[in-house]
Amino acid sequence: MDSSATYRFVIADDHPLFRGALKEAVGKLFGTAEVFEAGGFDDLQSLLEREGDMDLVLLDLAMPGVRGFSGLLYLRAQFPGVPVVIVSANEEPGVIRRCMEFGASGFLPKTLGVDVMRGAIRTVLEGGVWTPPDIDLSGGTDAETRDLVGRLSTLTPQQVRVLMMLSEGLLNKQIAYELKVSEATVKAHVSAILQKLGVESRTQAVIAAAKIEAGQWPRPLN
Amino acid sequence: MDSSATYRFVIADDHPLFRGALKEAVGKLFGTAEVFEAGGFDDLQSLLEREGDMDLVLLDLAMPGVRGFSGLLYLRAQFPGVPVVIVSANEEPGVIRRCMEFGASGFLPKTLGVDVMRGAIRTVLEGGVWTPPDIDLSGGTDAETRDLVGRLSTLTPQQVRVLMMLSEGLLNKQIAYELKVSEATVKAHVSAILQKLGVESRTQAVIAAAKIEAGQWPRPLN
DNA sequence: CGCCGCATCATCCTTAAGTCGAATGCGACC
DNA sequence: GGTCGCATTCGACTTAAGGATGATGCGGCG
Repeated sequence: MDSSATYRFVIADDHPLFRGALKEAVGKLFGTAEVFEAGGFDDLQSLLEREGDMDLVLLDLAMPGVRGFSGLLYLRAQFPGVPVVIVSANEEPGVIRRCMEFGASGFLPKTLGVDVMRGAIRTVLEGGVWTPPDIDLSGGTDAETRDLVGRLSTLTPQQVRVLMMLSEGLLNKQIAYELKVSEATVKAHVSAILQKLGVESRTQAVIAAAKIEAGQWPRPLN
Repeated sequence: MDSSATYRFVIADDHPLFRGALKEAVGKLFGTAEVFEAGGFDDLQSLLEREGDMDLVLLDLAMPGVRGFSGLLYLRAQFPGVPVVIVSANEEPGVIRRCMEFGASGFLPKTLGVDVMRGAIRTVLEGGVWTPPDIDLSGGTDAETRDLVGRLSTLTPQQVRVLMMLSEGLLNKQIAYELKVSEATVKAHVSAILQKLGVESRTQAVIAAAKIEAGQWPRPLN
C-alpha cells in the first residue's frame, strides 16, 4: 500500500450529523482516505493513542469534556506531530487568532462551503496553514492576555497536562497518581509552570489559566 | 433637621453622564435628599466608610475595580444594613436572578423610564424589593450553580473579603497584612470558607468562586 | 442577663506545596 | 561519536496550608 497516498483523518465533534457530513465531504477528497470519528474528547484521546500518527485532526472547539482552548492546547502538547484544524461555529477574529497562537494548523468556520473546506484541508495536508480570508488576525487582544498566551505556549506537553489538572483543583498527589509518576516529579513540573507563567503559586497559575479560557470575549454579562 | 425626611443616596457608576442623569432623576424625588457619587468601587467603599449609614446605594454591575457580582457580594457583606439596587445595561433574567440571590434590593435595567425608576426606588426605600415586571425569576440556573450561590451567601463579611483575596492568589500572610489581623485568623477564615463551600483546598475555592463570576452565561465562545 | 454568632488569636500537629540539586534519556547538531 | 539542550524524572529540604482545640471580646436578641 502506498502510504503517501493513504491519508488518515480524525473528525472530533459531538454532533453526529455534522460529523457525518464532514466525513462525506473530506472522505471524497482522496479515494483511499481513512476517516475516524470521535464524539467526545476522551474518544479522541484514546483514538490517537491507539492508532498512532494521524495526518489531520478536525476538532470542534465546543466538545464535551473540553472547555474552550484547553483541548487544543492539550492536543498540541500531547501529539505535537499531528496537525489540528479547528472547526467551530464561532468565527470571532479573537477566537480564531487564539487558536492559531495555540498551534492550530487551520480554522474552519462551520458556515463554510464544502468546496472551500476541501481546499483548506488540502492546504493543511500539504503542510500549510489555512485561515478564513478577510479576517484581521492582527491586534485586538490586550497586551496582558497576549503575553500570557505566549507564556502558555512555552509549556511542555507534560506541563500542560499538569496545568489542566491544577485547574481542576487536584492535589499534587492526585496528579502524580493520574500521570503515574512520583509526587516529586509533579512538584518539579508545577515549579516549572509557575516560572514560565510568571506566577508564585498554584492558585495564581489556575487564575491565569482561567483568564485565557473565559477572559476576554465581548463580555455578555453587562 | 427631620432625619426621617432626609434620605442619603450613593450613585456608583463609572459613567459620569449617566451618574448625573440618575442623580437628577432621583434627587427630585425628595426635596431634601442628599446624593453622593462614586466613579469607582474604591470611591464607593471609602464613601460608605466615611459617611456611615446610607439609605440606598445604586450600583452599576460593571464598575471599574469589580468583576461581576463580587462587588455586590462584597457590599452586602461589608455593609449589611445598606440596601443595594443594581443598575445595569444587562437585563438577562439569569443576571437579575443572581443579583437578587446575592441580596440586592432591586434591579433597574438602564433602559427603564425615569418614572418607573422613581417608583422602584420609592418601593425600595420603603423597605420593599423591586424587580422588572415580566421577568421570569424562577428556574434557569443549573442546580450546581444554584447550590454554590446558596453556599456563598452563607459567608460572613470577613469571609467574603478573604475569599476575594484568595481569588487574587494572595498568601495567607499577605491577606493577614491587608486585613490587619494575624495569619492564624486568616487560616480560621479560610477553613470556614472551605467548609461552607464544600471544597478541600484554597485552589478549589477560587475555582468555585470563578465559576459564579464567569461560568454559566449563554456561552458565547462557540 | 444569658446565649449565640462573629471575629480574633495562640499552639500544636499533619500534610501539601514549592525549591534545589541532580540523574537519566532522547533527539539535534557539529 | 560526542556533545549540547531539553524534557522528564526523582529525593531531600524548607515553607505554606490546613485541621483541632481552646480561649477572649463584642454585639444582638429572646
